[in-house]
Amino acid sequence: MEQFRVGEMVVAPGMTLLEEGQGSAHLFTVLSGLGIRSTMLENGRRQVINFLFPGDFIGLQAGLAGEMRHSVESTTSMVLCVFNRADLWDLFREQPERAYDLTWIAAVEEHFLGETIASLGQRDATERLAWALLRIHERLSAIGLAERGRVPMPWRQQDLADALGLSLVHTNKTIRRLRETGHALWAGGTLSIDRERLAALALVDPDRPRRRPLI
Amino acid sequence: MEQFRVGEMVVAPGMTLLEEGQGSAHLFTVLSGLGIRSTMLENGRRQVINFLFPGDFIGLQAGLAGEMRHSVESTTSMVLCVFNRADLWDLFREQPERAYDLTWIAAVEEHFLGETIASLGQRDATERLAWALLRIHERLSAIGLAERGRVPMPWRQQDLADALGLSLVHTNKTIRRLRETGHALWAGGTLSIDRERLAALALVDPDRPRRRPLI
DNA sequence: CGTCACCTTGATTAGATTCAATACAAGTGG
DNA sequence: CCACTTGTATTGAATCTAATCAAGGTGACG
Repeated sequence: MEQFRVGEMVVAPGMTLLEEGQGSAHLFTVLSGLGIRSTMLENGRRQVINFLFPGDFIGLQAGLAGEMRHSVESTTSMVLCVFNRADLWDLFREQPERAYDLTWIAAVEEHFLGETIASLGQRDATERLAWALLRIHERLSAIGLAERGRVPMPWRQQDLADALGLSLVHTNKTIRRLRETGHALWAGGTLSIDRERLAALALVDPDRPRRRPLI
Repeated sequence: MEQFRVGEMVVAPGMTLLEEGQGSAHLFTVLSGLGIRSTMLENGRRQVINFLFPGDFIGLQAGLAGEMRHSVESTTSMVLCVFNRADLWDLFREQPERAYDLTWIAAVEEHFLGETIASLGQRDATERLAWALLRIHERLSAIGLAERGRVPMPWRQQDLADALGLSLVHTNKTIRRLRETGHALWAGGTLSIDRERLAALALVDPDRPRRRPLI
């Protein structure tokens, strides 16, 4: 992968890396830090499409040559590995294994978006929150960011609300209930969960691990 | 692509091509006909992830080697081109252009799922229906299935409802309103729309054409 | 002519939004 | 060092959208 790497990029929290509607000559992978990928509707409402974790690939969704249809912003400070979009074709010709991995990543991403669609379409507020917190916790645990069951949770309630299609107020009240019932404790930028019970609430099979490839 | 083609498959309407939870040794492209890709939640509710049109690629989302996490069924009779999943690696090694196209397709798919997420999260029932009907109409028009503005629309209201996260009843009432206001006429398996006004209702920019690649 | 699949419609209820305040902590400038 | 702004979290009350419940209606088909 080395020869396609343009460089490394360090960004401060709260920065916009990619702007909806802009073209971008670069692709990125997240080396560290957490972020958000989102779009705006014409009416100004924001939808968070997914949260970004170390290992995620950014920019492919624009179409392999196209213009961004979503924004990417950093939540914490992030370190990104930068690739040249124009070199992608060379990658496919010269390193089929890497190209294969890339496609794998896109396919897995697509699968996860499908799960998100199922959540937004079929789960109620409590189930959605349970599902999201579980998912985030598992993802962060998988990359080794858990300490005694507690993972960093730097996003705002508003971000969760925008990701799940709920209002901020309702999100807040639902989180409170999850806290009171001991399903999930999210405070001070940190999250810990009662995995079994949260999975039951979220209508998720807790035994099926969600593997993720790395590039 | 010829050398990777295993064969052609013709299926009757209403058949299940791929079952959630089953492994599949094959990948498909839709040559003709329309279908549905969906999942079930643990509580038995169905989510339609997307509708399938000629040109769509099926099976990549399972992960390049994995087990199906969704079902695929035919709505009309369909003709599919069948590929061997095991040959995929050869494709990447021997035909980088084709591999590139494949990745492109996955990326575009992913982009469209992102749009769906935005709809489920941020649009109300009327907007969602408008958006869905517009999208279906444009897609079918793009592949030349429109006749004097009318396209085939073989899905049931229940399918639309499951795709948009709405109840059948509410979907029905909303469609009626769209019909009464002249935004969209869907009857007898055929759909015609007032494109401009429907796009306005759907909060979509009507001038941005949605290109799709073909393999 | 009865059954089945799908569409349609009215009445009622529940879940989520919106509105409106309050609380609290971290900065910032005078 | 304190008043003041700013961003985020919290909570109660009022309202509304969409779900659920419960019947019909229609057309195809054996």
